[in-house]
Order: sequence, then structure tokens, then C-alpha cells
Amino acid sequence: MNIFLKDGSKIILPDGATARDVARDGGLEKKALVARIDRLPSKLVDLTTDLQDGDTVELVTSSDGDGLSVLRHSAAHVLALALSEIDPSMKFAIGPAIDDGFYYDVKSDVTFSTDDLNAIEHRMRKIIESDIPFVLSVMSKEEAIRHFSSNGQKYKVELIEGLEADTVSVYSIGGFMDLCRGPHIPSTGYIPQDAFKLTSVAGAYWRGDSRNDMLQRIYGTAFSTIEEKEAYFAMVEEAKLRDHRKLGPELEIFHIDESAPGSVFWLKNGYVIFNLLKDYISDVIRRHGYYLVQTPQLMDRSLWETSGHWEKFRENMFVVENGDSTMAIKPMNCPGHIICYKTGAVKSYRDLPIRMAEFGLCHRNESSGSMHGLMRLRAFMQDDGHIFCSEDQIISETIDVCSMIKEVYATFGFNDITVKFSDRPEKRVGSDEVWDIAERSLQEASEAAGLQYTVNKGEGAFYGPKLEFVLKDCLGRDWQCGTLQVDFNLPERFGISYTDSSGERKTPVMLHRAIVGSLERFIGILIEHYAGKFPFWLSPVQVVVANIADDNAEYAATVCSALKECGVRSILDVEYEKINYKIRKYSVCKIPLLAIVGRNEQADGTVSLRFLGSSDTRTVKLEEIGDTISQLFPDPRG
RNA sequence: GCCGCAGUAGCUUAGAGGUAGAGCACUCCCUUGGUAAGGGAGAGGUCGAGGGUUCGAUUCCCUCCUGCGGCACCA
Repeated sequence: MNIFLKDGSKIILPDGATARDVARDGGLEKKALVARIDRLPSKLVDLTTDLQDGDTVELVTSSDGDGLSVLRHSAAHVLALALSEIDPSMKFAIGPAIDDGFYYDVKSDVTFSTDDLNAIEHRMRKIIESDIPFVLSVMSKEEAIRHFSSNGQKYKVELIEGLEADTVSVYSIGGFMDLCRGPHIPSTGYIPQDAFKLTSVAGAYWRGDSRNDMLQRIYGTAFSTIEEKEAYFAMVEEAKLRDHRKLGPELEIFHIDESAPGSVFWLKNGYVIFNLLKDYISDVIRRHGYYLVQTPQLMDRSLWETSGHWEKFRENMFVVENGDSTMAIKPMNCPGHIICYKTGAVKSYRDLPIRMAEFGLCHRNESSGSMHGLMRLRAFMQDDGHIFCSEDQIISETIDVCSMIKEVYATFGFNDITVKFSDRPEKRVGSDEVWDIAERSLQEASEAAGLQYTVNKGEGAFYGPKLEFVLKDCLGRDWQCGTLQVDFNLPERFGISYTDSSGERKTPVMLHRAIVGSLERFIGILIEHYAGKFPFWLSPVQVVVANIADDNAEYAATVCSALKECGVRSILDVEYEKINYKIRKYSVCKIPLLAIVGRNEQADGTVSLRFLGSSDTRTVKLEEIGDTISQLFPDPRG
């Protein structure tokens, strides 16, 4: 029969040939893992799949992203086989490939720890060496249930029972049978011995539901080549070095104390960054027509009941009993802004849009296991803002918010932004009709703003659909920061209104928006993005002026004053220490610029500038130092 | 909150049923030096908290706190 390859060439194979014969024919027998056949659109299939005359076949190797996923998925099966050897009564849940590897969830009386991973890996290597084929069999649901019940595989039985089809596919390696949709690599030997590794053990709930059994999850990863594996682990190491929880305290940016879990002590350097960020955002939003307000920390329970937060988030709110009244520390700022809206004269359509912003300190009683450095806190400051507008202003306001977000991200070098659209969640307030309008408005606005987004089904806020802005840092990691939410519900619940041009009372639409989300979290991201080497404008200490010998101390002080005069954040170091020692000291704390003065500089009225991470120096005249610095380090804030 | 792991000087860490050592940092002394650590001395620890076992616990056991890897949650 005639078989076509992806490049259009044709080969002739005997009847009954499989995709594997194509691999053999093309000398790819050792590399091809699975295949794509045009007759079976966009689906990967096993190489054992029978071909038909006229099929176009594409062989897929592990250098293809989908092929790599198959490799990892197969590695998960090998892991399962290895685990079943350790505990024959082990119950298997699921073992999929994920973005950077694979895992298998199991229930066992044996508790695994990181120390056990080597031994498990060793068993996996034996299985890989034995080059056991993956064998597909298709059986009826009943037969499969009988099989998996007979050896107590209750999770597999539950999975099968949930399947629609009449038959299920099962893959075996040796005697080990696993329910699986496939496809798989031809045999275990296709997993490269030196390019896979088990990485960690963790707990995970069966079917991701905290009401279900807690399982043990064993994570691993596999790559096409050793080089790719090494690059991956090098990246993991690099991420560890940049970890804001390590750099933050080291660089005197912040501290989190046992006495206040989930709250930040901003240290001397961190508070400079915090204020620079806050001032910068203040400036941007002011240019975009916002005014700032500040609302109380403690507000009465009734307010939270009206907003719906009491019902939905009571458990996560800090509540204060005060005599006869019950107050809550604000977990967000929206109700406060609604109260601000209600004050003063009755609003007219001429007043809209009203763009109100607040650096709002919010407290949420996050569960103990969810806290993570600056990324997830119990107390954090939102760069919050609410736009009260009419329905026909949604589009123009959305466009403005998007451009503002892009502008701010670009200032920090984040140019790769993706957007997610989250629609109505199961638990929500408001009628479906209102949700229809809200979702449609946000969709139209997104299109008008030229956004390309992916949809996160059911992930919206309880009061409205939302856009989430995700930025990519220099290690390629995604961080969700900005958000824009369209809300028809809270204005309704609080009964706020404006008078439209025909004199009629209308309820305004409320757009909730944040650019960076939480200042704390954004600074955490910045620490990791810059690896602690902040750009000049954000550096807490921009210049250290250091003398070489005592004779130059006075001149060094003059230089330091001159820098301060120019608005440069500088400190003076005239300690009696060798210049090498000082250079090392300030390189370690990542000061971007050192101004070194010795006998020569003093005589010539100059300063020797030394840049972080470079041994080049540059000598400039003292009176030109301010101009030189602003030329060398242009301010990206515009 | 759940599963697992960890907590020794400011930081990084060694150690063991008989109350602890090191490096960096710190203080003092010597060195007046030219672009990533000069030399010497000193000080610094109720070994996360509470309870139990023991003649004796920082070490073994239990409870709690905090953190770490995940899961769940995330207005």
C-alpha cells in the first residue's frame, strides 16, 4: 500500500504495516515515539497502529513538544511499575505528563520521602534497561472494572465508571496493567536513562478535591536529551538563587517574622522600592484621570453583608467584635469606594466616568499552607481602583486600562503580556441576564482594545467577569498581576445611581482594576526578575562613594554631597578598609554604581565610576557627575 | 486546612543521650591601601516553644508554633 510522509514523499509498504514500519523504513526506529496520521486528525497514536492505503504519516520524536509529553507520560507508567514492586498493594490514581515533567498519585501504607527517590529511580532504570514493550489492549468497561476491582484499584474503578465509552484502553508493561488513553512509546527503553529524574514527593487530593483522600504524589521529569535536562536543572538552580525569600532579607529589602506570619516588615532598602513603585503608579494613574482616596481599615459587618463578601469569604476575614457591633478588617476596597461615590452631590452622567484609586491595605486570613513569601500574604497593599461609568463607557475605559497596564509593565521590562478572560463562576451573585450583559460588554471591550485572550471557564469573580493580565519574567515564568473586572452587581446591591441625560436615575457600572495587583507581590516578582540587581532608578542605594585612603575622606564626602544634591541616593563609606574589600562588599549587595576617589581623583577634581558586574571604570569630572549619571542611566518612567 | 520534611550564634552550617564546634558578619588591635575578601585577638548559643521518658534531653516520644515542597483555597 502507498503511504505518504509529511514532506509529500511516498513509500510502499506491505499490507498490514504499522507506523513502526514507517519508522523502520526511514531509519527512525530508535527515535520515533508515536505518530500522527492524517486520517486520525490531530491525534497522536502508538507506532503499533495499523495503516491504511493512502495514509499520510508523521513520525513524532521527543524533540516535538507533544512527543516529549508522551515520553513523560510513559515515564509515569514506568514510575508506577517501580512503585508497585515496592508495595504490591499500592493503589494508583492518575499519572499524567505536565508542563515540566510528570507525576503519579498513589495511595500506599508506605510513606515516601525525598530520600526514597533514588531507590525508586534505580528500579525505574532497571525497567528501562529491560526494554519492556507497552502493550495496548481494549476491553469492555465491565471487564476492566472486574480486573481493577480484583486487585483493589478503587481509583481506577472510579475513573472507569466515569467514562462515557463502552470500551476502555489499557496499557501493560510486563504484568503491570494501567488504565490509560495513551498513546505510549513503543517500549520502556525509549526513555533516555540520563535525561530523566524523580524530583520530589508531595501530597495531593484525589481528583483535586480537599474532601477526598490525600494521596502521595511523586514528581519527576524527563527530557529528550541530557543537555535539555541539564538546562532545565540549571534554570531551577538559577530560580533558587533569585528566590525573593532569600534575596529579600539578604539585601535588607524585607523580613517576615514568626510573630506576624503573612505580614511584611519592609526594611530600609525595601521601603525605598515600595515607595518608588507606589509613587510611580500614582503618577501614571493621575495622568490617566484618577484621583486617590483612602478608606478605613475597619468597617461594619453590614457593609460586607451588602457586598456579599460576608457570605462568601467570612472564613477568610479578620473579624473584630466591638461591643454590640461586629466589624471586619477590609479584605478589599470596593465597598469603601462605593461609599466615597455616594458622598456629596448626586452624581450626573456628566460626572462619569469617575476614576477612583487607592493604595489599599487589605487583610485576608489566608490558610496557613498558602502563604509564600511576598507572593501570598495576609496583609498586602493593592493598587486598587474603581471606575464608575455608564455602560457605553466600558469600551473606552477598558482600552485605557489596558494601555496603562502595558505602559507600566514595559517600564520594568515586561513586554510579553498574555491575557485571560474568566467568565461566570458557579458561586455568584446577580441574574444570568446581567451576567450575559457583563460578559458581552467585557468581550466587546477586549476586542476593541485589541486583546488576544484565552478563556478561563468559571474563574470570574463572584460579582463579574474579569480579564487577568499575565506577564512573563526573564526566566520565562508567568505571573498574573493586573486585572480588570466588569461589575453590574455591586452598584445594584449598594443602590448607587447617577442621573442620565434624560433625567432618569441609572445604576452605574463599576470596573474594578489593578495594575500590579499587590505591591508586595509585584516587588517579589521584581526581585526575582532582576535577581536583586535593580535598575538604577529603582535601586535603594544608587551610589556608594568610597575613599581609598584616609587622606581622601573629606573629598569623598564632598562627592557624596554633590551626588545627593543631584538627587542621587548615595551613601559614603570612609571606613579604614582596602578598596578591594569595599568593592567586594558593595558588589555583593548589588549597588549599581561605585564612586571611588583616591589621590589622583582628588588632585584632578574627578571621580572614578565602577559599574556593578564590570571591572571597567570611567573617570568623570566632579561637576559633571550628575549629568553623566542621568545619561548613563536613563529613567524609563518617561 | 491537608500530606510530607525541617528548625543549632545575625547568616550558612557540623555534631551527639553526659548542657555545643566552624566559616562569614560583629567588636578591638596592627596594616594607609588603586578596582571582588590583608593579618591577629575577642565577644556571641536557656540548640523554635511547652510537656513527657530518663540519674541526665538540644539529641528519644507527644503537642504546639514557624518555615519549606506540593495539594486545596485565592474577592
